[in-house]
Amino acid sequence: MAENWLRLSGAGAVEEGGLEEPSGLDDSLTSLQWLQEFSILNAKAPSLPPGGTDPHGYHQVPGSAAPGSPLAADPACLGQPHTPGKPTSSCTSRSAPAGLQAPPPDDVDYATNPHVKPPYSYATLICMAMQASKATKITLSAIYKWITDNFCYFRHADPTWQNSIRHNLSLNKCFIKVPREKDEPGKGGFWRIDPQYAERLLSGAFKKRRLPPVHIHPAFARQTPQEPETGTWVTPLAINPEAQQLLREFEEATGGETGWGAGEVRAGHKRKQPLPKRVAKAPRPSSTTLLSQEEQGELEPLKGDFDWEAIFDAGTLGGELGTLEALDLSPPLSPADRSSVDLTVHGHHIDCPATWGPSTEPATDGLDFDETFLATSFLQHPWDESHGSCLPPEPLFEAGDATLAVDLNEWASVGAFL
DNA sequence: ACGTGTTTAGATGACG
DNA sequence: CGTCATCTAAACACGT
Repeated sequence: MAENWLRLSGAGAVEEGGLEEPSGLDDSLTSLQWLQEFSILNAKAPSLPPGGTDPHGYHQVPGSAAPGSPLAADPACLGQPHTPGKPTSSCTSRSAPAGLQAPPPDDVDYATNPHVKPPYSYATLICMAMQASKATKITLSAIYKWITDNFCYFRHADPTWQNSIRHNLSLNKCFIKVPREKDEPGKGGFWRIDPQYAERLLSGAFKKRRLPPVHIHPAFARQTPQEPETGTWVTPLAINPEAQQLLREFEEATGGETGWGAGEVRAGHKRKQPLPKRVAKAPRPSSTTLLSQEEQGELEPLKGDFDWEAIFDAGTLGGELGTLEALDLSPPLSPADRSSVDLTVHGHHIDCPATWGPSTEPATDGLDFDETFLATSFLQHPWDESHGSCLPPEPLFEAGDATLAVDLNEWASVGAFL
């Protein structure tokens, strides 16, 4: 099985990586494809067509027009508007009785399918973006970028989701704002994950989150998620149960806006006296041009560098936050330092992001990294194909750089929480 | 003006 | 049914 995943996750992202990813692992580690293909609720029998992935691990529809032609399969791209994030969409995600929800598509390619709302909470998405970021901290715009790049749904969605992202960042204790240096130009600060909460997660302090429903956009619901015969977008999905389980666990661990602690704060403070609904404002156009060079860099492919495990080091797992705390309190490492922080997990070399702290131990104990790694594998840059599909607003990365792949390690570690 | 960040509030669904 | 988790909406302050 594991092999499957590995294979599944494929070599993707890493290819150009140049990073130190170890061969075997890297390949398997960065496949967002995995994510894309991941169908939470129903994983049919694993049927990832062998041809499903290109040699690089990217989604590739076998013999088809490229994953890049998702337009064909993307009504949104065809002019069929859809406003995810709007009440309607929200209905799709929450209002629809579970039992009535359209069955989750077997093969949903979130990177190219604009109709299916990713089954991840915003907090999770943020985490993903953070992990995907090569840097240890990430800007809001980079988060937006990553999300839109990796989830077609949000590219077409009403920009209000960005408000939700901000809301999550502010409210969710697990996200820490890192002020921008004085000499650092740009708006806003940076965000990172608070290891403290990670630690709590590790200790199981938080409740598990309910299983995320698969959100299907109404428009899409009417149509079948199945890809057109043209086979334009990919398919396959079907990830084996274990993989799903891992992803699910990750979700649980990452929880949602309150999941990581905010809940403690918010509990009971809601529903006060009703206020007159404010007049709805016309949503502002989202700024998709959000990234500055600096930010783009942040989102650099995750290729193998970040490892939560490292962050939440073994010791942390035990409840000690040693390194984490240090991390939290200490200034970010210089790039140089950063580069010097390396980890090796299961024989695979991993870079440890600076701000995450210099964990030096291969935190493997207690966790099944192989699995977790695999679990994270789905975070691969969707876009390869993206360029065709729902297509990203604009290429922020160069072709070679386009891989917004998330390092499996990152995800792995996330999954490891649980 | 716009992006960012914070905060408040309401709604909905799942769970115990 | 109460609580919790999550999402959505919006007001507002502040910085660029």
